[in-house]
Amino acid sequence: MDLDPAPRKKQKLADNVSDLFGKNDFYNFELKPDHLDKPIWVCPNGHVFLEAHSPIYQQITDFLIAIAEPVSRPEHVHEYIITRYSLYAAVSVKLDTDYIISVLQTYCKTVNLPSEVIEFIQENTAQYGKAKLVLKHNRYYIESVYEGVLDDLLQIQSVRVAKDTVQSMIIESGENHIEDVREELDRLRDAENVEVAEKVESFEINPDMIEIVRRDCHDENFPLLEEYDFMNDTKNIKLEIDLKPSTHIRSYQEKSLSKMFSNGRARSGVIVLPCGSGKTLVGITAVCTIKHRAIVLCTSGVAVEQWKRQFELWSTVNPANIIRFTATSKDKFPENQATIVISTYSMMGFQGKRSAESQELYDKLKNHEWGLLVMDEVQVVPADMFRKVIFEVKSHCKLGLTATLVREDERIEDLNFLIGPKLYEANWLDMQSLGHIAKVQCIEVWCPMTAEFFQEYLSAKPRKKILLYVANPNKLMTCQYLVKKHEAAGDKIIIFSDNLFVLELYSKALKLPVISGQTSQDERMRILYSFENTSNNNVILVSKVADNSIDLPGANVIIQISSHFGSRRQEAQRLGRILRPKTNMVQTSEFNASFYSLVSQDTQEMWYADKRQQFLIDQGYSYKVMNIVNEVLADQTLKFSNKNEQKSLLERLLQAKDIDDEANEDPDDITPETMSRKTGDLSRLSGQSAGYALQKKSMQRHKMFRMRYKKFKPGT
DNA sequence: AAAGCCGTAA
DNA sequence: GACAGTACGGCTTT
Repeated sequence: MDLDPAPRKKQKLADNVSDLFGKNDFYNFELKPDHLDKPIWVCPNGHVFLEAHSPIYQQITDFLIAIAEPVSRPEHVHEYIITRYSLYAAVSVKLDTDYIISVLQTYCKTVNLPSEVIEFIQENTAQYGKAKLVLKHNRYYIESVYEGVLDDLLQIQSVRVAKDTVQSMIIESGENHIEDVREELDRLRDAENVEVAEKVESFEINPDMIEIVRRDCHDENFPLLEEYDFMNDTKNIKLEIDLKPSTHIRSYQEKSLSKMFSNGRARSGVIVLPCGSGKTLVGITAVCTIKHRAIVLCTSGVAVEQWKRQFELWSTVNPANIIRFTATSKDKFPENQATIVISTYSMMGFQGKRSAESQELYDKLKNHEWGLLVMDEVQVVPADMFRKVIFEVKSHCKLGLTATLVREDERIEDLNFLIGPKLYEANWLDMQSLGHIAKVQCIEVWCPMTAEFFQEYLSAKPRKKILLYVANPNKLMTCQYLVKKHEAAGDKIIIFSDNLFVLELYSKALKLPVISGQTSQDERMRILYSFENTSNNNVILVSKVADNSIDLPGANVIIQISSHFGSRRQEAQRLGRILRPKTNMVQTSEFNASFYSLVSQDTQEMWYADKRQQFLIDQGYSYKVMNIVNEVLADQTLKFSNKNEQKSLLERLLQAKDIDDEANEDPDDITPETMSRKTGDLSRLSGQSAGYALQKKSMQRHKMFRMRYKKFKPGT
């Protein structure tokens, strides 16, 4: 079904509204006489600035969160932007066009709201909610009570195709015919019942095209509203579940859920809460509210176990009704009872041949109609394979949860039509001052390269450059210096290095336990236990395994040695490891946790560090640059302070370089022998001969070789 | 428990 | 500005 996607419409107002003195100079606005009491600025490009010290800060924040997206929220002035998506979200919580405009008008500093903004709001709130996407008897329908809306929608090519292909599907499938007829009668009766109140028109659409239909409707300014009238859903079996009386919901958790459940129905969307602030409980409360079958999707098996435990901890659900569905645990479905299924994105999106047991469970899941789909770490959903699963599972309502709603590609925006609008986003600094998360100071430590390393760095190939700035001896020494200082203060320290070579180097030099991908599960548990529970193990070295879902409540210091390029998500997630409120946390201005990033000065790492920090800066964090190079260099007791040690380290790195070059063979040298050495046993490739696979592999590499030829071809 | 394969991050 | 490249985890099979 290859359809040309409709040209994507602009999601935001143009930035070049004014050309005078740069595009963001709005000098010519007339201020209200009492503008000092008005907390917001509204700019023609849709950006809104809020003074955080205003007495009505809290109310205005609640309003802005509902109608706009936070761009950056440091201490004093918060920036928001009004987008089409944010306006859809606003209308879906029953804020109408006039109300939005009048609130902005009342609280802005200028006499008039920019006309561009007024028009933008009018244009993008007009059609919202006029068409709905509804799930009935495991089939999807588009319906509307407004005349002519369905005809307008059918102007969209993909909608037309989705409608036409579903009809032919019903005719073709001979099986379940009786079932079809019965359901069709049900459907007609339903439609009649509703028709008494309001005329509903609807048509069924091809379930395989939901994604593309939702996207195109969004882009054509007809976003499809998804609402679940869960209290009146009598067709689906109810789930016996409530929160335990002892379970306490925090105010921000309640607030985020109120966005999902206003007017007695559930709507799909995304809730953003910082690491360690109880996202799981928000998901569980949503399940307890809807009280119908639910699926929870996580990124790892460990997370699946955690969700199961949390359900047992906070809710009254019968543990037998919690079904884990992963490679290692496949629980049995109880007869005729609603269940909570907890699984992974990989399991649901798995393309290969499934084991018999897995296939059986999977088919069951696909045949059920689900009340709620909860997506943990929802920022992964736009990935090619993961996004498929959310429409393969038929659910009335979808809730995405995350702390870090960022990706380095453009696809985070897709969540708007894949799931729904962002319903709530907590402010990290507010949560910090309320004591819900620890108060962390972020520090960037600049480590100059040693002369010898810098010399090599300048002429090294890109890959080797990385190794050189990561293994910079001054960085090693700085790390030891900081460890020493914090260990003396009784702190618990996590050292992160993405680079395994350097991880090993530190581990050997400093005699520290290390957890990386290769570490067995037993060994991990042993190290983590001793870190958490004894005082003779206060420092651990970890690779990127510890970015997610390794729980270390005791840790309060992070030292980051190397990281994955400019990943903002990784930086935030690492900070999240020490965000859990400390037991001895006192309400003072003092920091109770520290996050150090060691950066080799004058290398590419400086640029990556800047990029990585952007997400946390937008949340209001500020990085201090710390210069301790003199103290570090003066300390002769540190490993690698001695020139000979540094020299032999450099030699080891350069040797590694030679090995790399050797492995980098010329294209002409590729023979079946060298290929199979690289790719392992090729005979296992299903349905393909080794010869074909070989050719494909070298074709994949072809582009690279061509570039090298170009580069070295003389005289052209 | 290890190996093979695949998908994800960016 | 895409790309290469490395690390990792999940699912299945042996």
